Amino acid sequence: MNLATKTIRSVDDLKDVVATYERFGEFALDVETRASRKVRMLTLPGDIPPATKGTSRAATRTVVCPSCGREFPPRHGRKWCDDLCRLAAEKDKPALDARTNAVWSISLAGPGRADVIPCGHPDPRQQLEVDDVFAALEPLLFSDRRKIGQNVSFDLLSIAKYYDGAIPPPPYGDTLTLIFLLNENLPSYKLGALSKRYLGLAYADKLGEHAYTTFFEKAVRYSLVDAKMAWMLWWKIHPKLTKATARKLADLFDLEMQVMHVLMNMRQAGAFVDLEEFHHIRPELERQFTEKLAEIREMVGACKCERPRWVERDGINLNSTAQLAHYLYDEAKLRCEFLTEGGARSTSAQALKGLTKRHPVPGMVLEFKDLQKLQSTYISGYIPHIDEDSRIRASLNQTRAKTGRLSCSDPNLQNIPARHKETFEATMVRRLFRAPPGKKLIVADYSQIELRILAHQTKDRLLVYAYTHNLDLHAQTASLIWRIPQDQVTGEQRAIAKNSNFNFAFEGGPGRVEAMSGIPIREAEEVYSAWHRAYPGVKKWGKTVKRFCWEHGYVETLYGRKRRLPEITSDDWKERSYAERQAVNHPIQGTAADIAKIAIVEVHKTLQDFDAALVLQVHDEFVIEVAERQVDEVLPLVRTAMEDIRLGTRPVLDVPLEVNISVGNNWAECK
DNA sequence: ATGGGTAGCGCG
DNA sequence: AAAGCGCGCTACCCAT
Repeated sequence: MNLATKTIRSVDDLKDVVATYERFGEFALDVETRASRKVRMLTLPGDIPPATKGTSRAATRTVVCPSCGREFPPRHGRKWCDDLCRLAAEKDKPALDARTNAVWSISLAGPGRADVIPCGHPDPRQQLEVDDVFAALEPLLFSDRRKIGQNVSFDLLSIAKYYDGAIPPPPYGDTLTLIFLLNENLPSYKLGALSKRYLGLAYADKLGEHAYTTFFEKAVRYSLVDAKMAWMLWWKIHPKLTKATARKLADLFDLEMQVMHVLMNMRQAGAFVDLEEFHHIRPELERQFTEKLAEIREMVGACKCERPRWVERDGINLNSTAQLAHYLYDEAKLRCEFLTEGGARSTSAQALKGLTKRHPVPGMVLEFKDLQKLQSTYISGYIPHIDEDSRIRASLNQTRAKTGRLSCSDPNLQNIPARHKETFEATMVRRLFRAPPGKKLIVADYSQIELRILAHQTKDRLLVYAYTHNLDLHAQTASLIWRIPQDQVTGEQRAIAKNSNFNFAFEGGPGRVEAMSGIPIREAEEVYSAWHRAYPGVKKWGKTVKRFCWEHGYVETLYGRKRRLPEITSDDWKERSYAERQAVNHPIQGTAADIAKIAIVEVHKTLQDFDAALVLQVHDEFVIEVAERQVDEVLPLVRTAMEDIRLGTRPVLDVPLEVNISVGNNWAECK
């Protein structure tokens, strides 16, 4: 395919372009952007020390921190005034922040042509003004024409700034999501790799973020090529979905595009947090774990290890598995019970826990690690992501998890501590995710969705029975394992049964239940066989799924989302077994993901009539921000949106979906 | 200095 | 015989 290309430099040319593309039902687009701000301001409002501009002689002895703007005494080799500012500089990528970046070029591609509109490249030659360009493009972008692009949500969000935050409306055609749906195992989803694979066109996409600083002609060509490639990819690949055999995939793709729209809105809104508390907790935790560290170092003392590098100065580094293992197993002569995958002596929490009875240090190390983890990952790690309006705008990614789940990054808000720790309140971070003034948080989560899907998929009589009769499945399991009436089940038995349900359902073995419940392996083995006697449909279904995968090379969810597993036929036992467990897992986890995606679209639609917005998605859980006065009205609508999920015209599962909903002022409160 | 691999760990 | 899957992030460590 050879496309006529043009560089647009005048208002007349721009008018021509708009008139031309208005004749098309769909077009591809790509924007090039640059950073328009420095890294995020890290200090609290009102906490910013006045940057004394050379008024005192101190100015000659201080340097300005590039992150926060504060002056600080220069220390050898230090660019930033403290760790937080260093983190901010490392994490923050202003050019890729669609909310603040500046567009300096936009390119379009359609049937037989491609055009590029430079509008802010530093080259001195004639260019249009970016505001004029977007004013002219408005009828095109805000029409029902399909907007196509590679990772087009980034482009659309970058564009939205120029329309007061209004996102160009659907329909969308994201080539990244399209290709991921058709093949989730590619080594790279960059445009260069995809065009080589699907179009046989090799082109260098190494320019990346440097496009802005490179020569005009090259930069413009680069900008143009991306739109062109996206257009060609779309036309090469999308027709595959229109075949009658691809009906399910076509529906899934439509769903993904609707989800993309929701995610763009969520990203714009962000999650409100208590910035002041973040800054309050950080030094407090730091104090606690440095204290603990000093205590431990006191006891560990200097070590006669042959690597003096880490002994001489500060004593043992507890974050180093090598040093910790050396101390525990060589110096303190403790018996090593666990090995790592790589064969090294393990210093995992599990291993340390087993040593606490014999030695005081492992327990202290555990406490130290808990505090340090909380501080580094969830406090210091999050602060550089907080915007000036006290909101965190993480990325929710649609093309990472091969089962179809969403993933979350920069920062990951899907792994915030939720469970209690013995020594301290680990849910403190959740408490920092708050409802802004005048609003409440609603948390709605599916109850045991994966086990319900298991019941549906396996058709196991007693699993289905438990859910259709709204029984306590874990108690039922305990009653079946130990052959006792349900009202005689102890709390401990129920806990073991619960672990069994989650483990054995996905090809888990007795070893895991042994580890989690702390019961002897012999007992765990008995529980294992009793569980499978109680629910014979599970193993039977597992065998069927594995055979299907072996014959077809893939497995799929109820909605037809495929997972290709070529290793299923491997001769290597380890590889093959892994693939088999993945095969059994995918129809469960993947179907849950499909349901969650349908739900997120429905919930988002529902909230449009209210002063409410989705804030977070954690797989089977939605966090929603809603005006206080509307809470009572919204609650039942959210429940219906989530519970009434259909496949075609019928409810998706043979068993009901159940949703728990709670309301509160912060996330920790809702449970 | 920067990148990849490993260990470890948070969540569902 | 032995067996959970799916993510992302921090820190360390060694190589380039």
